[in-house]
Formats: sequence, structure tokens, C-alpha cells
Amino acid sequence: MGKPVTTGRRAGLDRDDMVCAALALIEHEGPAALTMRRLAAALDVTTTTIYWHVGSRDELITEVIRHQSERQAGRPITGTTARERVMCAARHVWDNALDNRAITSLAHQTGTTSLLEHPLEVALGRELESAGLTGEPAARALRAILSTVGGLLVLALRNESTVPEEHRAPALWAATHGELAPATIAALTRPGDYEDLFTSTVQAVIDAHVPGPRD
Amino acid sequence: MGKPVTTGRRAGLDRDDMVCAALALIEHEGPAALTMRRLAAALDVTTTTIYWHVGSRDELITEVIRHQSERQAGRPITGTTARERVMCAARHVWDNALDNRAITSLAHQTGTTSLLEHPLEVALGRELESAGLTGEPAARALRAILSTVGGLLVLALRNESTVPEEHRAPALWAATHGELAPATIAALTRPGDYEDLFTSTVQAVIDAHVPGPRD
DNA sequence: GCGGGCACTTGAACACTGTCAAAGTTCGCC
DNA sequence: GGCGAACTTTGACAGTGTTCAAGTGCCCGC
Repeated sequence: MGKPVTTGRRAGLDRDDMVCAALALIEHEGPAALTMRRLAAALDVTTTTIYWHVGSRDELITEVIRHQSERQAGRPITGTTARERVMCAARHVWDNALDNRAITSLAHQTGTTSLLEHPLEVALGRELESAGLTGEPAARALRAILSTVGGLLVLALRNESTVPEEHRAPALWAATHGELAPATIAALTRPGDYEDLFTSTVQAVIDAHVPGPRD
Repeated sequence: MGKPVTTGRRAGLDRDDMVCAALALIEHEGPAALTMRRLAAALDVTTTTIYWHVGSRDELITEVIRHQSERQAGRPITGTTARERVMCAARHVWDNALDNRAITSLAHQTGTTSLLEHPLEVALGRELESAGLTGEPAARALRAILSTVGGLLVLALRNESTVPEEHRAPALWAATHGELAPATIAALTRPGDYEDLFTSTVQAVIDAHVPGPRD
């Protein structure tokens, strides 16, 4: 009947639909694509409608992060020794971040990483307690491990394509003559293996906090 | 004489003035204050003039970072053992970042951290070579130490005031009942001491890569 | 049946961002 | 004196988050 595209109760969308659409948008087109107008277009709605449901962009992002946070709980912890199980919990944080790069980046740049990873952090905390740590030592170990993983994630999730090639690490090292041995420069010019770096570095931090089976 | 505020060669500013003014603006009012219009106002000039001199905002930022990079070189390395000297070089990265939070944050969010810290990274590399590491092992040690420091900096430089109190880590831990021991929760609710965390965590990573005096 | 009020939606704006084309002015040099 | 290069400005464009006033549809009580 050629309904005039009018206003009023037609969309039938609620807050959850907004959050899910935002999540999909981020996953498919990256964090920068999360624009109120783009999200509105994806939902076939006006930006004002989104504001009515979610309040603001920050609230929307927080909700997206919280939603994702619930989805990434519950991977099983394996391993027999305490160190192995702690390592496994740490690797869950790492793996989940790499499996959901876009949302993790978004959480990182909005300062809501704690919110996103909290369930995984709790799991890590449990393993630390099983290993015999409580109170302050457990908190210190937890923070040390999480910040180490976080630092590695900054490297692994960095979107190289946004920064010109001549300012990226390999090019900088290639331009560094005379200060370091050629073999070292060569090694630094090659791209690093983040997986190896993760394993050895996190293991070192864990070993410094969690007593081994013979202690 | 009521000179008409005309156009033409009047400002007498060059590219370097733009960069310095941008640096000052960032240091005094934070990275978010670096806006082309604000910078133009600070220089008593139009945005187009800035574009004529520096090309684009990204180029301006790159130049600011490079400029700052040169300023933060040259702190002396102290210590007698190899591990002490490596630790000192790592601490230089840490201290410089904390002393220049605004610029470091900016570099971090534009992916130019490598550019900013490259001189300090070279110094760290030198100490690693003095400790007997070369080639791939040196590169691995360097990357491990830098990513660890980077992860700690993410924590230490995070601007807490931008994210609502109930989504910050202490509040999240305070809301976590039943999963962890009360003493652990209490320790996690208290704000952490980043200085301690830096020392112990970085030391652990260094010890894993750099042989001690008795080896 | 119908009218009031709530729930939702829209259109149009505001202030802000980076960026650019065109036009203007001033300067050094021939 | 005039020409061309080196700047500088005006004024716009497209995009961002956000809000206000005005709609429209629907349910509920009368």
C-alpha cells in the first residue's frame, strides 16, 4: 500500500539488538567502523533511536565489551603442575584476545580491558590460589602475569598498516648502524614470533611467582 | 595604524615552530588537546598554514615524537653486573615514559612507540650485547624486556578518570565474591604499586635471558 | 469507541574534527 | 618595476558524537 515511511513504533528493536549489531559491526569491519551513523544504517534506523536505547557511544561500547566478556568465559584449564595450570589460564587470555582482535583492540583503547577479561582473570586467580598463593602475593602474581600478557598483546594486535613502513620497528633497526653487532641488527629486522615470545616471557614471570613442584 | 589583518608572509613560523608548539600543547593539556584548530590558535595562525608546513596531522605527530625521541636519549647506564646494567637501561625506558606521560600516551595510541623509544632501545641492546648476547638471543631478550615494560606502562599510564569508577579493576574485584579467598580479593581491591611491580617483573624477565655473574 | 499518555522514532540541527581548493598577500630577485 | 615563489587566509566539505522538538504508533482506562 506504499506505506509512508513514517516515524513511530516500527523498528521493534531493543537495547540488546543495538549491542549485538555493534558487536557484529566491530568484528566484521574493525573498531573504527563503530560509528553511530553506520550502526544506525545497519539497523535501518536513525542515530537518535540508538541514543534512546543506549544513552551514549561510551555506554554502547561498555555494553559490547560486557557482552563479549560473557562469551569468552569457560575454557577448561588443563595441566598437572601448578605452573602448568597457571600458564594455561594465562594462555586463555592470550588466545581469546587473538581470536577476537577487533573487540580486544577496542577494549584496549577505551581502557576497559579489565572489564573484558575479568572472567579469565578470575580463572587465573583461582589457579594461583590452588598453587598456594593468597592475599598480596596472589595479587602481585596476578598483576605481573596480566601486565606481561597485555604488553605482548600490544605488539601482537598492533595494526601495522596504519603507520608508514619507515617508522615501523624493522625499518628503524635496519637504519641503526654501528651501535649493535650486524647479527643482532639482522635478527631485529626480521619479524618476531609472538607465540614463542609469549611462551618464554610469561613462563619466566610465572616461575618467579609460583613455586615449582620441587620447592 | 589599524593594519587590516591581511594575509601574506607575516607569521614567520617554520615547521619546527609548529612541532614545538604541538609538543607544548600536548604536554600542558594532554594528547586530546592536539587539535589542528587549537594548535593554530596557539600559534595565532590558521589551520591551513599548519598544513602548508607539516602536511597532515599524522606527519605532525610523527615529527613531535621524533623530536621528543631525541630529547630523551643519553641517560647514563649504571651498575656493575650485566644484569644490573640491563635493568638500568630498562628502567630508563620506564622513567622516561613516566616523566613524559602525555607524549608517551600519544605515541602509544598512534603506534609510534618504537619511534619514540628507539634510542633507549638501542642503549638496552648495547647492554645486552655487553652481557654476551648477540643475534637472535639478543633480539629475543630485547623484545621480551620491551614488551614487559610496555605492558606495565599500559597500566601505569592509563587515564583512570575517563572510565566510570564501577568498571575499573578495583570495583570489579570488589564485586567478585565466592570465587577467590577474601584476602586475595582485598589485595586486588587495593591499588597496586607499579614501581614494585616493575622491578620484580622486569627483573624476572631479565634473569631469564641474561646469564648471572656465576654462570 | 475513544482519548490520554507512554514508548519509541524521526528530522534537523549544533559543535566539533581533519582536510583542501582557490584566492589573496608579501617577499626576494632580475 | 614586475615576476614568480613563498607563504597565509577564507570558506568550504565530509565526517564525528550528541541533543531538541516534534512527530507517530500503541496500550490502557473510561
